Amino acid sequence: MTFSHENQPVKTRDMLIGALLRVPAHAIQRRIIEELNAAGFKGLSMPHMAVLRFPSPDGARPGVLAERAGVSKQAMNRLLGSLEDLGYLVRSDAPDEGRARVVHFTKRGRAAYAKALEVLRNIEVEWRDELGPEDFAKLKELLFRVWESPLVR
Amino acid sequence: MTFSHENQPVKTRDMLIGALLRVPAHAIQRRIIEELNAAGFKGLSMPHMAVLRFPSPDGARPGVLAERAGVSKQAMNRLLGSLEDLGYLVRSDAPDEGRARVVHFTKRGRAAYAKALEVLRNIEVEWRDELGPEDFAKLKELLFRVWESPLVR
DNA sequence: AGTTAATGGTAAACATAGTTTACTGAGGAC
DNA sequence: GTCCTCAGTAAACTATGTTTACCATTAACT
Repeated sequence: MTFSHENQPVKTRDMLIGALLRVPAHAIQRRIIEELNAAGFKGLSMPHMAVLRFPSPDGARPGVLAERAGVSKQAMNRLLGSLEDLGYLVRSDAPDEGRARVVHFTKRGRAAYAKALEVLRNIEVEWRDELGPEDFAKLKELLFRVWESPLVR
Repeated sequence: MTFSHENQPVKTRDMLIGALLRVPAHAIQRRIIEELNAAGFKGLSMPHMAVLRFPSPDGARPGVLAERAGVSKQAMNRLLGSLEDLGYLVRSDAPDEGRARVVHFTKRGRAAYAKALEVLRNIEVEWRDELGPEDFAKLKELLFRVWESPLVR
């Protein structure tokens, strides 16, 4: 099977795993943002997705979120400040440790996160329709095995 | 099969396709940058990957690269300027059309791109070893079917 | 030809995002 | 107590990206 890209026929063997993962991953991100904005969750943009993603940031420490996202604590803090200004979350002092802070969703933030999950589930339905149930399940299983492995650490 | 994430056991069914694609895609990007820098291709960072990726930018117009990457022509032009300063490519006037420009790799740029492909192929070998040849081929085939489909357009 | 409109690329102003460096305050080791 | 580490923050700086505006070339139309 081939498809045409700028007049160069491209076959499966030419595609490397990098592009095969990157393109759909980005498409999904963009679509989530789009649909969130369309659903009235204004102000959310790509960088915010470093917070609003799996696993839920609710109850987490800023530093942990920074590490997960692969950015500095300062950068994450500004992102959190932006999301706080937009009304999606609040940072409060951790109950157990005086120097620590904890992130919690506001009602609006929880609703936005739920909407993002809903969009993702819709995307999964579309993929299942396209690939067929068995192949879609197989795809997720294979990706999960990669996730579990030391490959992505 | 489960794994532990911040003391919460997580099963396959909990993982949505967004995270399953995003995490390895990012890991691959970061590793390519790391290994390029380690191999002496200094100055390359994440944003540059919007140019140094499949398909090769060699011979392409700046505007086309901008559209591929999903950024404005101006943003792409600055990225290209940065890569030109670093010695990886040159922009010259298109031979056929006076207003147009064309991007071409320098020798160093071509070497960097080749190195990136080499890293990707090494990653594929690792994944093949982890999943087994059949399952790895199956994974690529499924991702390619997604790529071909209207899902990611 | 001459005028107008569309296109590829560029420049400048502005806003956002990220890193590095440096600081504050709490916790723990001794 | 003192020393050291750790979580978070702040400020300066860099870069990245968008919007707005412009130039030059090409195409379209009369």
